[in-house]
Amino acid sequence: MAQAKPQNVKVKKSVTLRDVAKKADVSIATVSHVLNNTREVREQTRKRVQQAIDELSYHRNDIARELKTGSSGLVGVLIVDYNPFYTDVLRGIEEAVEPLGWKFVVASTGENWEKQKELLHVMISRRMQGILIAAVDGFDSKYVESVVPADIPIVLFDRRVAGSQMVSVTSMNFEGARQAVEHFYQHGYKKIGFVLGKDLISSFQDRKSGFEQEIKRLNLISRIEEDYPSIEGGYEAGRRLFSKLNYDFIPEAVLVGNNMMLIGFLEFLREHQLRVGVDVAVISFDYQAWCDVITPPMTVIRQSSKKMGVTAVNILKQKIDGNSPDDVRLQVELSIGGSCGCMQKINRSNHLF
Amino acid sequence: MAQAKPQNVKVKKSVTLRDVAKKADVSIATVSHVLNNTREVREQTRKRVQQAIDELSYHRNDIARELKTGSSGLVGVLIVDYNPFYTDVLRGIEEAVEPLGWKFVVASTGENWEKQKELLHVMISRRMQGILIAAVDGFDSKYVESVVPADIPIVLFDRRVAGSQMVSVTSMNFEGARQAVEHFYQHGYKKIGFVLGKDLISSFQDRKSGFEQEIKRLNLISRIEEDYPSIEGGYEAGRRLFSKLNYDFIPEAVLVGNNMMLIGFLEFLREHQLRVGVDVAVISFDYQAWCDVITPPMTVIRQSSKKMGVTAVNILKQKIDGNSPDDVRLQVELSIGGSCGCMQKINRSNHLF
DNA sequence: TCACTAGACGTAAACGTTTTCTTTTTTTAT
DNA sequence: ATAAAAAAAGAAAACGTTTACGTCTAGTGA
Repeated sequence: MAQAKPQNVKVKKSVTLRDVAKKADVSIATVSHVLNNTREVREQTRKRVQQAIDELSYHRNDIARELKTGSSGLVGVLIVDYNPFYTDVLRGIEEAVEPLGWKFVVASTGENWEKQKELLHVMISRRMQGILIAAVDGFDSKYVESVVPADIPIVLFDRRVAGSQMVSVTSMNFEGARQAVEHFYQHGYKKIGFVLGKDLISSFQDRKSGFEQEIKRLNLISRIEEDYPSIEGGYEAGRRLFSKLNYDFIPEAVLVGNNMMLIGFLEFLREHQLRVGVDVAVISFDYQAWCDVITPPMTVIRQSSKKMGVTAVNILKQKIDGNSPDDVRLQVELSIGGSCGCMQKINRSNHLF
Repeated sequence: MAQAKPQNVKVKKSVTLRDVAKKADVSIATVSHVLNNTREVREQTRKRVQQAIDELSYHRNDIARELKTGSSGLVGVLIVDYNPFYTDVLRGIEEAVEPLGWKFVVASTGENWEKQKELLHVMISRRMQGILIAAVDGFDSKYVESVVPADIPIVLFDRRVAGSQMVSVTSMNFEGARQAVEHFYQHGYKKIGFVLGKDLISSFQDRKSGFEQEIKRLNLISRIEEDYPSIEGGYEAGRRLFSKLNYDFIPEAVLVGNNMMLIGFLEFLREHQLRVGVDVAVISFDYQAWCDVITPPMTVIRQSSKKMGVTAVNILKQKIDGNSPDDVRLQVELSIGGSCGCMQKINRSNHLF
C-alpha cells in the first residue's frame, strides 16, 4: 500500500475566494454563490464580485471544491497503449462525456498488471466519478472488486474478464474471426494461418475460438502462431507460419489478430516477396486510415471503436444513476479491400481532376 | 468566467484517515505518518496501522492531500488531436514523468482556441504542477500569460507562438523542408509541389519558409496548396495540385506537410493511377510504422517525437526548479525509402525462413 | 406604529488531509 | 529510584471551498 511519494514542489499562494471577497467587500459565501449561480444576488453586488474576479484573475480551486462536494466530475480511463484503436475509443469517450459536463483523463498501462494496479489506485485516490478500464493480461478482478469503493463504478471495455461481476462493452470478436474464415473459404482457400497475440485477454481468445470453430465447421486446415501483439510479434509469428519446417502446411490465407501485428506481418511478407492478395490472402483485425491507401487495400474486420467509447460512457452513466446495465457486444464489419484476394476494384474515374 | 457546472453526483462516504485511526487506536497524525514515512513510528504500532489500512482497504484521498499540500504531482498535457505524432510525444512524456514520481493527464483541443482556453482553465483550476501545450491556431499568448498563475509553469511543444515569452520545444521544421527540396533537386526534379496544412501554426509556417527558401536558392518551380491538415484536406490539396487548369505546372515531386494529409494525398494518387516514386516522387513529414510496409516505402522527414515529450518534461522540471531554460529545436532526419524516387532496395534474403 | 415577511447577505462548520507544536511514554544515566 | 533525555504519539490548526443557518434590512398590511 506504500504509495510513491511524489516529488512535490511547494507552490506559492494563489488568489482565493477570500481575496475576491475582500476586494469586492462581501463575504466568501456571496462570491461562491455568484460563481455557481446558486442563490439570488443583487445585480449591483454581482457586478462588483465579477469585477474583482476579473481583476485578480481568480480561478476556482477545483481541488478544494471536490474535497467539499465529494465528486470530481472526472472520468478516469485506463488504456493499454496509445495505439490507433484506443485513440479512436478515446474520441468516442470525449464525445460522450462532453454533454454530461464531465471531463476525462487517460493513462496507459502497457499490458502490465502491476502498472495497471498502480494507476487504478491513482484513479481511486483522485476520486473519479467512474473508471473505464481495458483490462490487461493478469487482471485480478477479485482484487479490483475488493479494492474499489462501492461508490466508484467501473466499466470494462475492449476486454471482458472471466468470472467478474463487472459490466463490459466489447466487440463481437468471435463473430469477426468466424466471418473472416468464411470469407477465405468462399475464395476457395483451404489452408488458413492465424497470427495472433499471445496475451490472455478476452479479445484474442474470442478471436481464436471463432477462428477455430469455423475452421472445424468448414473442414479446413489451419495453423495458429501466437506472439507478442506488436510489430515485432507480427513479424515473428509470420516467420514461423511460413517456416520451411512445416512441410505439410503453407498457408494460402492468413488472418492477423490486430493492427500492430499487421504491420510486422506485412513487413515479413515484403521482405520475402510474398505478394499480398496474390501469393497469400490477408485479412486483419482493426481498420486504420492507411489500410485504404496501400496496394492492394486491406480487407479488415472493422470494430466500432468510437462507438465503443460512447457506449462505455453511457454504461457508466447508467451505473452512476443506480441502474444495472448489461454487457454490450458491438457489431463488427468485414470491410472488403483487395488483400483477401477479392478483385481489386481500381477506381478508374475519368472526370476532370 | 462562468464555468460549466458539472452534473455532479453525490458520493457516499468512504473510508478516511479517521476510520483507520480509530480501528488502530492511534491518532490520525500517526496514521498519516505511517502512510508517508514521515516520522519514526514504533514497529508495533506501524503494524497495527497497516493492518487497519488493509482491513478497511483504505485509500488516501489525494484530493484532500493536494488541497493541504498545494501541489498535485500532476502534469497537464494539451494536445491537438490523438494522432500518431502526438501519441508518440505522449510516450515520451510518460517516460520522463515517471522517474519524477509525477503522473500526467491528457486532453485534446481539436485545433480550437475556445476549447483550448476551456481546457486550460480546467488544468489551472486543478492546480497542475505544470502544463504542456501544443498551441492551436488562434492561440492568444497575451491572454494565457495574463490568466495563468505565476506558479504554474507552461511549456509549449510542437508549435512556437510568435511574440510570446513562453519557452518551447519544437522540431527543426524549416531545415526538414529544406532538406526535402534539396533531395528532390538531387534527383533532378524541377517542379515541386507542397501539400500543406492551412492553420497558422509555427510548424507549418516554418516548413513553408524552409521550402520556399530552398526552392528559390536552387531556382526551382513550385506550387503550394494549403488545406485542412486532415485526410480530406490532403486529398483536396492534391486534387488542386494536379488540376488540369494548371497548364504550366504539373509537379514531378510533392512534399506533404503531415501524416494525416499524407493519407489523403496517397488516396488521391491511387485513385488517379499516379504511381508513387514513378509518376510522382513523394516525401512526407512524420514517420509512422506503416510507412515501411507500403510499396514503395515512404521517404519521410522524421521528427524525434518521443524525444520531444521527454524534452518538454525536462524543460518543465527546470522551470519548476526556478531556472529559465531556453527554447529547444530538435533535429529532424530525412529517412530515405523509395517514394522519393530513390532506388528501391528490395531485401532479397535467401536464408531459411 | 408594529409585527411580519421576503430578500440579500454573512457566519461558521464541514470535507480529509498534512504538519507544527505539545504532551506522554520510554529509555538512559546516575 | 529518579531526573533528564530521547522517542513516540496526540491535538489542533490550517488548505479553499460549499452550504445549512442566522442575521439584518426594507417593504407590507393592519
